[in-house]
Amino acid sequence: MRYPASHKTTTRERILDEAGQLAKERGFATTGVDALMAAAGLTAGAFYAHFASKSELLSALVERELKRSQRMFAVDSDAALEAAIGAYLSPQHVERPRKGCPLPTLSSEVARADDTVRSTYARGLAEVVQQLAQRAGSEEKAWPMVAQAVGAVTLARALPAGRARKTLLDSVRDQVIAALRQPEGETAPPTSPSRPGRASPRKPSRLRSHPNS
Amino acid sequence: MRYPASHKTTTRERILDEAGQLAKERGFATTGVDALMAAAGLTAGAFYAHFASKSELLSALVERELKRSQRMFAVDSDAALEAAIGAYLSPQHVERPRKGCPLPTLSSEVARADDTVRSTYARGLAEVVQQLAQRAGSEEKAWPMVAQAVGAVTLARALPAGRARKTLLDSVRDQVIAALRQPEGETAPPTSPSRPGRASPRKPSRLRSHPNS
DNA sequence: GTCTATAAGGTGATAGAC
DNA sequence: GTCTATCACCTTATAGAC
Repeated sequence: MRYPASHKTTTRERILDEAGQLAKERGFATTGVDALMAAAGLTAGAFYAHFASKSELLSALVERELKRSQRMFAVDSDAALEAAIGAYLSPQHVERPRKGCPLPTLSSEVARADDTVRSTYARGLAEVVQQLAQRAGSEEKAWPMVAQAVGAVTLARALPAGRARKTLLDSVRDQVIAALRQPEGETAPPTSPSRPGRASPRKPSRLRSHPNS
Repeated sequence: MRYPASHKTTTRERILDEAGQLAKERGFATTGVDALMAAAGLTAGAFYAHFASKSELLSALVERELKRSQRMFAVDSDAALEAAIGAYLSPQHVERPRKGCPLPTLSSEVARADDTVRSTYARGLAEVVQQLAQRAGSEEKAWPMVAQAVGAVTLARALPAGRARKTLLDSVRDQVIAALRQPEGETAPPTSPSRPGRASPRKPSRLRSHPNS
């Protein structure tokens, strides 16, 4: 699935990649077309050869970025899923919005965008949730996991780095992984004891940071 | 705790109230000082008699709004807390950001704001979480609830009104209330069966919409 | 396709009249 | 305290040269 090293991304792909990173870092609405294009090494005038409007860029961005996030959770074992969750709720992901999931950064922008953007978003998010539901057991178990992870990263980014942020990330990670381990129709486990540690030492896999660079 | 009907809010309070509603609806960074002041029936020039900068307004806004949200969860029974959670995760709250909690709307703005705003936010959020921890049992149980609720409203607002939005809100409500009912150090309950209904008929209290206006 | 230049309008912030 | 007028700058989008 990797491009050969010789592959040169087309201009449109390069714009989407660079503008996507900038939009996630600084906000889409607050970042001008000029800055978005400069990130791709181009000028504002060239923008409209690729997109009819700024809103159309947001739509393309949301689609592309959600596919990327979906790919990170397309795993074939529970252990791999737990590792992905750990990476999502890691300090690295919180500190590097550029390379991270679009949901914490762009959802509020999508909420104020036009219908085209919103349905692109709805389709992309539905695929993420349905894929997660395959491992979690049901959509009703998958939605709370997604909401929790997105909410945690959103809050953590607004908090200064420190103890509160760490407690937030750790307790949400424990809770999500515990919910995942629930055998189905049962109940969620140890939400109380877990100070500095992992969810439990049952799966001591390495945590990458969420982004794939 | 209600003001006497005769009470006229001071200008500053009126600005905070009206600007707060507008900022939550349209976004803080994307809404100009002019529009913020017009909402309070004033012009942009008068703004700087009340605040040294737009960023200082955001700080005051965050403080005031978080206190309001905290008050909504300052309840004296589990039933009342469950009702407040139901209101938070209601379609009404999703559809009326103006009157709603600042966390889903302003957190991403705070993440890009200066240190003053961020520590004001940190203090306000800490109080919300600690208050909730008194009923939930521990901070480690309270954080996931807050993250889940904030994430759910954030995602729901970006989704078009429809089935996915409803499934999201319903399953998150069930999950949060189930986690709350956990006797402590135990595990979370029925995440699976609950199609159209409430968390369970144990507490059939009326759901107000989140806002208190 | 990409550039520069330009359109019309919005931005945060300040000065001075009342 | 509030107004109007103004500052320099940034916004989305378009036109025309290359």
